[in-house]
Amino acid sequence: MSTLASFRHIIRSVPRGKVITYGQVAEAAGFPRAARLTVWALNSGEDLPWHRVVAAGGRIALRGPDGEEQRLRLTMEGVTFRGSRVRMDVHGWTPRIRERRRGTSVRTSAFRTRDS
DNA sequence: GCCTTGACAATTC
DNA sequence: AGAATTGCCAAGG
Repeated sequence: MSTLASFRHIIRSVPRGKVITYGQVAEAAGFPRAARLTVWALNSGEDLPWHRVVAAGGRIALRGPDGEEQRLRLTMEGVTFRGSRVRMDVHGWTPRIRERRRGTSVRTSAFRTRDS
């Protein structure tokens, strides 16, 4: 499955009335800390519930008319806000994290990229 | 290959 | 509360 398809799959998994953050989408797609890839995915195709993707803390990242439309769409789905932010404790959606294959001969530790 | 571009995120001041 | 900084990673020029 392509990277793009993975992202799209995660985004499509968010049900009406729920929202997910850019960072969570990336993590679920197998790219923790690469929230910007979610933006890339959102702009790389149609047929996505784009309005259900919000920034950390339930903030709406889109500015201007687009942001207003997003809020309107969410409101129509029953999403509630606390000030300008979505109430994540109520509407936050947690997708099933994409699992990494554990090959018989390879250990994840062999692929460590950073941290420590 | 190197540089720039994003609807970002976490940290720090 | 807001700005600056750094990390992030696929794509396109």
